[in-house]
Amino acid sequence: MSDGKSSRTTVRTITDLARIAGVSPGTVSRALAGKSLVNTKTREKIEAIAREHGFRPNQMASGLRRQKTGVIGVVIPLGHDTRQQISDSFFMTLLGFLADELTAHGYDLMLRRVVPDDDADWLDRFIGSGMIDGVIVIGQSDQFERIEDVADGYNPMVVWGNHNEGQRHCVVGTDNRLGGRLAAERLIAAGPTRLAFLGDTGPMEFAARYAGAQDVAARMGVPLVALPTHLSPDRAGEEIARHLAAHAGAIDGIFAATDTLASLCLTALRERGLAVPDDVRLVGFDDLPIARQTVPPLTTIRQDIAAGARGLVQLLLRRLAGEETESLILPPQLMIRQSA
Amino acid sequence: MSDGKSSRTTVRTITDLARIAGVSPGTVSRALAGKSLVNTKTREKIEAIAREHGFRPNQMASGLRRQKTGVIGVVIPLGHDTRQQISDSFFMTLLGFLADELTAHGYDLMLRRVVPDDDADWLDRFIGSGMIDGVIVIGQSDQFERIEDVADGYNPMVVWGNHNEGQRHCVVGTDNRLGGRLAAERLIAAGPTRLAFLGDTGPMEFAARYAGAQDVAARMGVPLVALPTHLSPDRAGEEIARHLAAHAGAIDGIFAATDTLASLCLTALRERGLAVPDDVRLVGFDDLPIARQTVPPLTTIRQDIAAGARGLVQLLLRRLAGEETESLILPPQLMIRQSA
DNA sequence: AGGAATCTTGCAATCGTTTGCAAAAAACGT
DNA sequence: ACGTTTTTTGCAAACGATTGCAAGATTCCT
Repeated sequence: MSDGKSSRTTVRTITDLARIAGVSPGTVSRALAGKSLVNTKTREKIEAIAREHGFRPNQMASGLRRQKTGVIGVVIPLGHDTRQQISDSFFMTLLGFLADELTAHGYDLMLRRVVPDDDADWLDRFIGSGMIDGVIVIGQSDQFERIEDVADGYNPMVVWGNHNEGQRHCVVGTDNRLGGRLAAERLIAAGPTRLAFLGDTGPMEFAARYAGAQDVAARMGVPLVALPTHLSPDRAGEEIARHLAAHAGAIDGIFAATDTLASLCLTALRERGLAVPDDVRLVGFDDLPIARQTVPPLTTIRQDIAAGARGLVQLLLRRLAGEETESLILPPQLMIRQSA
Repeated sequence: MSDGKSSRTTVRTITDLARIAGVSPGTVSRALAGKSLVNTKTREKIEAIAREHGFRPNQMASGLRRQKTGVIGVVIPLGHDTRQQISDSFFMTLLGFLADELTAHGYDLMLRRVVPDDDADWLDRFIGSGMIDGVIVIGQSDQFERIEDVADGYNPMVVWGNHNEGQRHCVVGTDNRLGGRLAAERLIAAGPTRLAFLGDTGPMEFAARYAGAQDVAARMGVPLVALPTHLSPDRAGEEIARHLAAHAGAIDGIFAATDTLASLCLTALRERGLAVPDDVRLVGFDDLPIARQTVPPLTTIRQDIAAGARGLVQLLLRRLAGEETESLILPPQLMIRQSA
């Protein structure tokens, strides 16, 4: 019969198809939408023609009319360290899971990376574009307030990040403070008496991890210094080396804000001739695949990224349905390997 | 004056705005589009009102009318190893660069992950949706033919992958065969006399890498065996261990299809008590960030991912402008570190 | 001052689907 | 065979922006 390419008459619109089938456009629309209001026989005929000509209804037109697009926006604000984050292993992994999860629910994913400093209303712009039904913000970065503002007037938004007392936007994220506590406890239990936190304490997730570690350090009477670094591997590498040089011998336990930093730190320690875990103990955060492959393998605080993605999508769907939702705080988990 | 929130009258449409400004919708449209046809004074007034009410024209409606969406589709076909690729470090890094590059040119990015086995016309569906102006396919996977078919009738498409003699679709990618040669040459020059290729030889990129290595091995009279593995770290780890056990002592040079595999291989070698590079030499492929952090750091074949992303976008833009374009083959580069 | 040339604007059709409403057709009951 | 229900269909008005065309305002020139 049809070889799938016999489109002698190009059929681009529902109207073209209607003409061929000898019915009205309305009927075609209903048939293709699978609504029950159309006679089975007619529907089959229409479907056959559609298949033969490889016709698909225009999503733009449909979206315009129905006032919904079937697209979820995913936006990554690059506040602190402009360049780094988009290729950051953690965000990318989360993005992968999000893509899967959204697809599974019939949504498309529109990805946007923005630099809030250059573009103050990055979020309103995305939302107001009319292209997306809802938005997932990956990382609060330094945009907490802006997100809060938007949340007041726009419901279908869920944010990956840290939960703060009394905040108004719906967030999904790991309990970073608890994670920080677990890390510090693990370190201290193993002996170290002079701790350091490695990483930027600006972004709230990291600040919370640091605060968690401080909770424990203070309780146990162990000093904890913060060693600020950028997050991008290129710059962080030497920053870490410099920190290590500056505190030579004065630190025997390090809690790195991410596994990426931990891995760099491992390299830097090796270069200084310090053995892990014997001379210095090290705990990471995230439990990225890389954590299992370092030498020695990293003891780290695991974030369940897949669960996070599922949570984000599920909450967003419920919000799209008009529901109000609570935030979702995921428990971190201490993964004991060999670095601490 | 306006605090940016005083939207007493909600202005969602260009018509609302027109009413407030006391002009016709057409004029508003022209003013906002920055067309020269509107009086400066009127334009400024309109812009002011728009700003005050945070108005943005609906992209769907605009897209429908103008027959272009400002969105580029990026699709990742998961042919071989369904689960793995979306979170694969290489693809994700490429995706990050693509997002940057597209944004820089004013386009949005719509991401779709598809499983061709479940959905034969994944590509036509995406293209036919009317949501995207053009498409970038990341990886040919096992869909070479389907892509060729589509390329005949659809111009604004560029593919990341391997270039095959006489193919009809426009592709951007590294010269994998040359990369394979470089790897094998490096290995052989250092002494090894019994080589292995580690990785799946099914996907064409990998097949080409293997073929390149074979070119050299054959020329030099050195044996080269293929050790097939899956690409996902979870499965590959033990597969590699098994291969190593099976060929104990019979291999002294390994060319891994990707850095990820190389890194796993490093771990497996260590577990068997084999020293790199003394007992076994190892070369990877990609030059992912991880390559610099393994112990020892990986000698590898570098793909310039940023240049790839730039190339993909540039070619696509030219195709969108109606031009026909040639494929772009990027040169791989041998990065000498310590594993070989 | 009168007419030509140039700017600005409004009108209304259009992009391709969806959907409320009402007409037409079919099925049913007595 | 005729009046009622119930199914199927077509009509036409949206959705919100863009744009060719022509009319209305200005400006400019002699």
